[in-house]
Amino acid sequence: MASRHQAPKGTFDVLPGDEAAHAAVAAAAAARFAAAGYGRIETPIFEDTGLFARGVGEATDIVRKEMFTFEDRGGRSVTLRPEGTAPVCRAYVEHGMHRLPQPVKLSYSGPFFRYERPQEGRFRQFHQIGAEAIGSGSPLVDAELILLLAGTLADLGIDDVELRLSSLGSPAARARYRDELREFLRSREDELAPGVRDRIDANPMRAFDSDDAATRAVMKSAPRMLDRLDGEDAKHFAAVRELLDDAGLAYRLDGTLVRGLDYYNRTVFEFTCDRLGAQSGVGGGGRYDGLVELLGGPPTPAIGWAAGVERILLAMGATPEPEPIAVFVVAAEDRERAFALVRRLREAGIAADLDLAGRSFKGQMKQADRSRARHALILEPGGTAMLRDMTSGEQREVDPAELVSELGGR
RNA sequence: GUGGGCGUAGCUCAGCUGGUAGAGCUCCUGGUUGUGGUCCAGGCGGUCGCGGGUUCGAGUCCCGUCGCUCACCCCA
Repeated sequence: MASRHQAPKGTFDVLPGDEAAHAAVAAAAAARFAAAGYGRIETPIFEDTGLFARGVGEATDIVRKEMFTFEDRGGRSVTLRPEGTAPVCRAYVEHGMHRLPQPVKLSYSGPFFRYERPQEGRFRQFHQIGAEAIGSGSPLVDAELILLLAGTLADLGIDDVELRLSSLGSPAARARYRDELREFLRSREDELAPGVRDRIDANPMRAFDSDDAATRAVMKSAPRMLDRLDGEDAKHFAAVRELLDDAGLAYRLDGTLVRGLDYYNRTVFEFTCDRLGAQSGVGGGGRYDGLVELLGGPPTPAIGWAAGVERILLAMGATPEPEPIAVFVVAAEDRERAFALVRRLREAGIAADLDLAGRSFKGQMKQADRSRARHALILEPGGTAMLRDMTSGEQREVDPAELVSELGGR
């Protein structure tokens, strides 16, 4: 092995061949964000550790074991951001955005960090796109955001995702329900699979996902969150569903849907794709009406989602190729002339390239081919030039001085 | 954090019961004294992940370690 250094565990380089695909995801999302009035926000890559401990929830796996946390030289504890919602809400509060017309609609894309064992579709540094609408409790916003993510995935040609939809109700109703579920599980404890039994306290919702036959039988009669929604919560959820139905977006009601962060209430959703291996979640989110207040702002309803760029890429399968260049200039001897010509072409906005490695004439033609140039321009000793179409092989004499207009430059 | 699989050339891999490193692709050059994609030839390229052990001798066996990978947990 020649190189002694390699990218840190769970990280990766996005090489030029893959960059076009990454850019396509960002561009598709950006177009949807712009069309829906979501302004782009950039927050720091790292934040005060306390922001995540409080905003994401002390009890979550993210905070308990997945944060990249370190001390800076001033003795402050900082953490590489594991998710985007808490930082965006921090910014909302810090800049007094509650004084702006509500809701404030924000979008972002960039790297995030979680200290986990990597596997397919899961990394320590990964990329997310996301959107948050802060300051409105209307079900219209819930529907708008869900459709925003659905539309982005559709634009990227992903058609085999499933939308799972649920409501957690109010924090109080959710807590009541979890207690009820725990009680139910304990009453049937001896019928449950060991793994499920061990998690009655930590994660009772997980019991719904078990593939153990006896456990599944028990869960058939387990209480359902969706049956426990009280008046306003039920009304809100019904309104969201109606809006999605009206938009023609299919979804599966799934009262067992769990999201990993503490702050969710009411609407939660997730897009999954079962071709992705164990990490089937492409993106998801939900309402978090208490978070802004928790972070020191006024009581403010809000909702948002995030989607993993690497998982979207997995779901996309075929990925976009980089743009080809217009012309590759080939010259056996007069490299300065070729360089000057390429310089003029580039100034005119035409993508042009030339050999920079001292290749033979044949080698330059090979390079022209590999560079996926549409044309090769072959400079001849007498000052004349041949323009060769690299697909058809046809070529004709051209005046190098006329090349800019010949190739449609500005 | 737990468990399985795997680390040989830039890439994909071969290397039988241990006998001092191979192929294909890529790259460069030439055949074609100025015309790419096919073909042919030559060339460049390897501390066999790392460390230790067994052995006359280790890519091959043993131990450790690091890394990658898949799964669990959980999640984007």
